[in-house]
Amino acid sequence: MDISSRLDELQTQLRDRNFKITPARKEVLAVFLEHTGRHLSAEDVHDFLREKQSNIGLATVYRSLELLREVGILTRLEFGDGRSRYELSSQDSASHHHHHHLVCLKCRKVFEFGDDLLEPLEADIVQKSGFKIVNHDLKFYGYCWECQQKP
Amino acid sequence: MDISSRLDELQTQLRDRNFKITPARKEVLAVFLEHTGRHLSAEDVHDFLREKQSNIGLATVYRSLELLREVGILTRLEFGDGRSRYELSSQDSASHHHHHHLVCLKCRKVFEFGDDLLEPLEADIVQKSGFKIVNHDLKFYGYCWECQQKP
DNA sequence: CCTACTTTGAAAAATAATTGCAAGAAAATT
DNA sequence: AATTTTCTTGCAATTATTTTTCAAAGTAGG
Repeated sequence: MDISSRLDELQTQLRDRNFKITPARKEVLAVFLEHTGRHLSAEDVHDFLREKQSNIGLATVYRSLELLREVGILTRLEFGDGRSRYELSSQDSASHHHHHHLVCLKCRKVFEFGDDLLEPLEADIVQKSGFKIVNHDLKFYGYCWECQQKP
Repeated sequence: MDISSRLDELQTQLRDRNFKITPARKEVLAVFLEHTGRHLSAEDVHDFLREKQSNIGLATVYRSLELLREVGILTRLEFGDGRSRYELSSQDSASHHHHHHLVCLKCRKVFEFGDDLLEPLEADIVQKSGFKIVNHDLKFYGYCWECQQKP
């Protein structure tokens, strides 16, 4: 998906909710579009912005990230390293094509893998518990190939 | 599983790793045994200890929790509410009988459900990526039955 | 352009977790 | 049993992350 259509999406989503479209919000989103596939913390985003001479404050980055998450453009991730990270939400939420994460306990790198196998499980849960599921989060912890080579 | 056998387990696990068995560590574990099924933060544990007149410092609680996690007695959980929580590890790690969590986005309560359906997925990942999996973490987010009744 | 409302930056505050260090306790050694 | 060594604890201070406050600036609709 290209940048301008994502910006259109942003525009629509924000207007629908009576939020303003501001340079800061656009620039934060742009950082993710320029680094697809990465899991960025607020600090990471702030650093990228400074590289681009954008003088956006860290507090605003935090606020923008939460807002972009609320409207569904970003997804928040917690890998247990003490800081929240964000990534672009999977574009095709309709098709339920999620991906999950493999977190290396040694080097803390995060790998991804696609998967559709959770749907039957969800159906089972709804039926048994009446819990209405809107999202899920699956992480595997272990050791990546590289770290397995070293002692 | 009863308390004394859990304490025995603690004793064994700690001694095997050259850690000392101390009152503080026993008491922290006891809190979990007295509140099975709950997901306690360091602060929660500290509060329970104070209720019991145990004068154990918060720093020690943090260190004990991490230690109990390292030896496998506790499991650390992250529900995205900003603080780490702990629970007793599922007793039968040999049988791979894990349970997962349903997090209500409205009342923030956490429900559990048992499951064995992730093993085939893990095997698949190992084969495809060479990633060595030692643990996983599956959470479903949504709305519990109670919160669905209210508007 | 004006007005009403929202957003921003900068600093301060809040929250969670970690660390340094002296004092205390446990196990190992005499 | 006393001594030595090593580990553990409590307290306070520190770090790290996120949130809040508030005056100033910006946004969108008339």
